[in-house]
Amino acid sequence: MENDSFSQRVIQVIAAIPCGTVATYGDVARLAGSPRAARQVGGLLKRLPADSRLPWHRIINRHGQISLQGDDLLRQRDALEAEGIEISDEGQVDLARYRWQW
DNA sequence: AATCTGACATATT
DNA sequence: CAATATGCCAGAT
Repeated sequence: MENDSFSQRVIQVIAAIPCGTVATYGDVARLAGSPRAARQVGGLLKRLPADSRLPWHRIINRHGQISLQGDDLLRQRDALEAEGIEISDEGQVDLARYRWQW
């Protein structure tokens, strides 16, 4: 299935994102060793098992916005706010402030 | 093996 | 500043 090294690395990276911070798809892809595989990160998360216990909600796009829609969007937003991350009325996160630094 | 798809990013218009 | 086009790379069919 998706037991490839790429998938594993992406999972490791996401698992390492600290509570209260966020990272962009591009960040995760870069840290996973494939700087241009940002789309794959989303592709993986989408088909991730519901019980993976991965902080997938800390992954947003480079505009600081959640790329999901509908129900999932609301859930991710709530999860982020629950960690103390503020989101503007337009659904934007202040990346300069919450982006994971390493 | 070939083609299509997409929870993105960057450059260009 | 917003909209569009193109590149990207791993999965799915």
